Amino acid sequence: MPAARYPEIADTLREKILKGEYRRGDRLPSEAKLAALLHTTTPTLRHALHVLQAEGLVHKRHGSGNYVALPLPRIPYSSDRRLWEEHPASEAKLRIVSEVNKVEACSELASLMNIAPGTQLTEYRYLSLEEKIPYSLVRLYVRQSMAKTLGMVKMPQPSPWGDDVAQLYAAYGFTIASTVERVVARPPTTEEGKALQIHVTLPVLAIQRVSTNPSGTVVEVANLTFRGDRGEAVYTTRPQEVDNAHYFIP
Amino acid sequence: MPAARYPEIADTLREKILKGEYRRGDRLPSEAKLAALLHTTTPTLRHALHVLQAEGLVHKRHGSGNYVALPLPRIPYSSDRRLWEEHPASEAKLRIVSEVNKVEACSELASLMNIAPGTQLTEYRYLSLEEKIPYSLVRLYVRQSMAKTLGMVKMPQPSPWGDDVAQLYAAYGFTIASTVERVVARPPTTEEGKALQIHVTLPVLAIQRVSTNPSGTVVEVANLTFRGDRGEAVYTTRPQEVDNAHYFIP
DNA sequence: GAGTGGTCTAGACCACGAG
DNA sequence: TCGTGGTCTAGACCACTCA
Repeated sequence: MPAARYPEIADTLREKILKGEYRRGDRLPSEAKLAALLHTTTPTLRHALHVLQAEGLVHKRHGSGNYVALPLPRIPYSSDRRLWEEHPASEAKLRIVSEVNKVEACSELASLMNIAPGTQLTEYRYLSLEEKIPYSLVRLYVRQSMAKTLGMVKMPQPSPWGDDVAQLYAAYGFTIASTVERVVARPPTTEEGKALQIHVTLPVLAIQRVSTNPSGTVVEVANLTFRGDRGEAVYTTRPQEVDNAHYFIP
Repeated sequence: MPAARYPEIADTLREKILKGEYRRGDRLPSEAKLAALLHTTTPTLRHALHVLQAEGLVHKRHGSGNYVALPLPRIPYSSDRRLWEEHPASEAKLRIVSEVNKVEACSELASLMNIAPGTQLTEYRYLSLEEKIPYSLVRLYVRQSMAKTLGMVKMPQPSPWGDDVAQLYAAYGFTIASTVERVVARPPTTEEGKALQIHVTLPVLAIQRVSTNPSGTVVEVANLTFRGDRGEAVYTTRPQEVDNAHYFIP
């Protein structure tokens, strides 16, 4: 095959950006001009731009241009609320668009919550943006009975991760015994891609959070989706949970 | 622009695979033939195949063909060893290739471990494969003094995640006070791409695990990298860590 | 309406895998 | 040695953005 040129083209552009030749917020030359400049054609150049986009160095705007977006710091997510509060600065810039819907449980949700498919659920939906660039899409599902108890409350300080709702549980006497989070890296669904403004080939960090009450009933399922270039999940583990007893010591 | 055809082409192929028209392990027709069959051209067909690859439905082998690889179950990673042991079946199939090297600390490692860049470290490297398909690449770094104490021990039951080494610490009296894990979704580096046999545009789940002893010294840094279609990280959180006291209750 | 990015077609050449 | 996938060039058309 022809030697792959897009990596070196990506390297060239990356260097120019990091050197400051193109600066944060600048619009890059059009793809046609850049391609001519670097002695290649648009598909190849686009391949290189794609790599830089995944790194968070380039932000594409259809019809407008490609912009330098020096890698913004990742905004950490943590289910440990105290950790989150150590980063108020990053949170302050986030604009949150929220929405409440009634939806029918899909088969996956139904099996997780141990209910019949099609059962009506209340969906809380949060889209967080930083300076017009989407950061996360959060969808949170609870039983309608619980949603009615909670009411459709406007939170004084909505969280980009929907844990304002989770915190309400305790206040209303719904205690949560355990929370299990499954974290994967995958391409976005069509819906997620549109909301987060990313292409199918860019990764998202997806967390499925399942909260259970002391009697073993699932009270909440949350799907948290982060743009791969902006999101990060942080977990701290306690050493006393580790069991070494049965290890072979040579 | 021309209406995007690759999504529907991907849908068509996905349906055929899930219906069983192409079965697990089967080789798909060559890209040229498939393109003709679906009335498109190779670049477009390849775009569709790429989507299916990210979903774990297709496994590409350069020079050989595209193979149906019905989505294998994700193998969960957890820093909680007990959780890991509940999935011995998935672990049993894994073949682990390990390696021990001496390396110089890069600037990132140096700042994490609070040592001078270039300091010699011992690198434990693990590549896990399931039936020739790579699953994870783990690189684990400890100070040489510690490595000498531990010795270059062949573990009776090596873990695909390098925590066999971590467990040795306790046995030798190195206690670990806390472990912080940062999880991101990103494209692979060139090195990771080769080891995991994936293209730059496919996502990996990357975990950086930093373990600290009671006096605050970082004793281990581990980089865990999973193929996006195979890896999964699971965390369970304890409710008592959550602090609700200062919440506003409307 | 002019310019920009997103996608598609068509054809070529080369690297890898398997017999 | 042959078939396969991986990459590149060249040119076209359409959708989006913004003045």
